[in-house]
Amino acid sequence: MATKRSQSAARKPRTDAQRNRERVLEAAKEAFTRLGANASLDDIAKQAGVGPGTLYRHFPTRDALIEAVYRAEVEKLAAAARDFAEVMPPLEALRAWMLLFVDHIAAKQIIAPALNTLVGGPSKLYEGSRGQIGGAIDTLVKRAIESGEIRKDLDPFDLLRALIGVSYVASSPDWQQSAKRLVDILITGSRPAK
Amino acid sequence: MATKRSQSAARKPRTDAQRNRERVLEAAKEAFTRLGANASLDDIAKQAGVGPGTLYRHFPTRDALIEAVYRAEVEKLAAAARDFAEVMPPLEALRAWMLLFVDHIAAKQIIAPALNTLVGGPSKLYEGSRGQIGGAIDTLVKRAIESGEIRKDLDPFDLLRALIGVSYVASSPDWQQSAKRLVDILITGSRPAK
DNA sequence: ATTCATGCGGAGACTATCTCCGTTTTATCA
DNA sequence: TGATAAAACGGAGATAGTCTCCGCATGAAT
Repeated sequence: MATKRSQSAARKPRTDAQRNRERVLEAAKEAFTRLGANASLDDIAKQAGVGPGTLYRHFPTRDALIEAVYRAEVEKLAAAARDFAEVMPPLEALRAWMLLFVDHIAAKQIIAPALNTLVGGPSKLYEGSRGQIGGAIDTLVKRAIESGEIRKDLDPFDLLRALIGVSYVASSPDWQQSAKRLVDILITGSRPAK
Repeated sequence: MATKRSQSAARKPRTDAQRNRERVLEAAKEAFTRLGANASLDDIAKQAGVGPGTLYRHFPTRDALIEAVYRAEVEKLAAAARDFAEVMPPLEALRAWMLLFVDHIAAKQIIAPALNTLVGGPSKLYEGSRGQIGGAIDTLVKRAIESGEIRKDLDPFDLLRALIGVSYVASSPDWQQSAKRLVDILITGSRPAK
């Protein structure tokens, strides 16, 4: 008896709760895509077919919801860095990754506040906890520094901050082309002095 | 009689209204500095010693208030560009101006949404109405292009967008140094290819 | 089938934005 | 100086969104 109780201490999550959580995430993704990061949370709950209390129970704050909605995209970007590092020369890997970042923002596959929650909050920056995206660019830049293609004193986080910054002004038809030109400027400006 | 009436068609603004408007602007500047761009407008009205209706009458939207509060700072930055252009070589003038921009943000003499209202809105970008700040960087970059110090294909607005972007992530103790390093990267990356 | 813990919905508390109307105040003129 | 008319006022309350909490419902485990 005692053995059985300790084995079943971790009770299986209820299937309705898991289903509701997924429905909220889907509704939120659609709402953020269409209306931006400030879409009404009550409206999202309605679209998901759940009550407001249910939404808040699963995601206590707007930031928590945003983070959850975009976690998969963040992981994709982080994984892409590893993939690029395996098949491309260091500088080209860094460039390709930064351009992929821009494409994700243009396609609204990720939005500025989702990046902010990962890297922009004062406590996170201050503590040096840089999350997966921070780790991704760190690795790519370090690799390019070692290959001699990027100046030794470049702080990868400076580049990341520039990228996240431009995601906040992603509000015009020509934004994507402008952001890609900026990636080129940043890469060129990060080369070693001759 | 008819002559006198046509001369007095434009009635002088009331002194109490002008005074109240100034009080709202002062209270708003202080609140935005202390609490950020989302400070409560009702609280700002209270601090100014006016009713909520009065605040909205003078400034119908939060953006309108922000624009009015920071108009003088925007004009200062625009004027600084002209001043720098008169006393410095083209590339150094551009660099100095971008660093001044960073200093203004660090000192909270201007805030991201104030810049957004001037240059970030889709209609404004789309229409090519670029405001005073846009004009300022336009002039500085064009001058540096003519002197051969900046690549001919650089769009000044790409640099401006990068600057405004980093103003959105101005939330950590080391932000200012990071932004200054970024200015260096942007300038270096904008040089002509050799 | 029963038990118990998890999870639910949504009314209503709370807060900020914003409107609007009766009242007050100021500029102008005679 | 007093009268007039327009400008400007204040703030109660309408509106909308965030968020809580409690009685009820549901699902996992036995």
